[in-house]
Amino acid sequence: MPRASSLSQFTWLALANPTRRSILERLSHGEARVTELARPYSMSLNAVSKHIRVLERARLIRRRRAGRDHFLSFNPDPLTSAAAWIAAQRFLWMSRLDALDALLQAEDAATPKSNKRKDKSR
Amino acid sequence: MPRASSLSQFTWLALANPTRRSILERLSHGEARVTELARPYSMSLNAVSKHIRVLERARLIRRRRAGRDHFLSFNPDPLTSAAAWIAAQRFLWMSRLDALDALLQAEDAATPKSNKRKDKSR
DNA sequence: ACTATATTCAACCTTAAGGTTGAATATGCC
DNA sequence: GGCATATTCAACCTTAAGGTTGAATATAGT
Repeated sequence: MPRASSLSQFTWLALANPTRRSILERLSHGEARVTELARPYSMSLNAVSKHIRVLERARLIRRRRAGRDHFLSFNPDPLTSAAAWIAAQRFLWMSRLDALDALLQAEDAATPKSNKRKDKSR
Repeated sequence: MPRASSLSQFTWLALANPTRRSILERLSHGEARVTELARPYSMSLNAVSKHIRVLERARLIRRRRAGRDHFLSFNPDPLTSAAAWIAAQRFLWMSRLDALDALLQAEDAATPKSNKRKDKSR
């Protein structure tokens, strides 16, 4: 039973929710307090506080306490592995297509002359 | 109430599950039938069938019917917008850091002269 | 000390996610 | 036709996700 990219599990989970992605978008412009973050949404402050905890667990945001205010800031590091995963899958798919292409080209090259040598140019 | 990247909603949801990511990894090497896909996992065939439907809804995989066999193939297109979102957030964060850096540098340049004029360059 | 503000904690509710099992459907093979 | 194989459909169960409300905690301001 294979397990995929186990460490960044929390990252994908955190990114699955539109509100949380929206929060990250906000924070990518600079840090903000919890109340500030919550203001644009129609949900309760507590709900946003929960979203923040999920993002924190995924280490996508960091918290700096200054008195009663908690300042949240964006940490893009975990996004790196997510982006890498995506890039890898796209690469694998493309290279598989290229291999197929090369195979077909080789067969095309082999048939016209009825000359059955292998294609050495690639 | 802002809504983030609403169209690719299904993409993020589909990617949130490790089994589904694992299925995508398998399919990035080439197409496979449902039973083949399900074999490595300890869960039931039906469970995998459900995961496949989720991936299909996100248009991350395509289905080609050949008799009783259904061949699934990877479609990397939706990954593009996900990757773009990640890239955008990282870019915004970096450029914000750069702006901050420039600001500090400007202040450094202003102070040594003990010249207390207001910073008009912002 | 008192009151207002910022944030979390705890208990609860509703719904959807992920899984199971058993039956239905469609195709392939003899 | 009859039987095996490939896949989905439908009904159900369990748990976690996302939300609410009300109280607790901590700090700020006067």
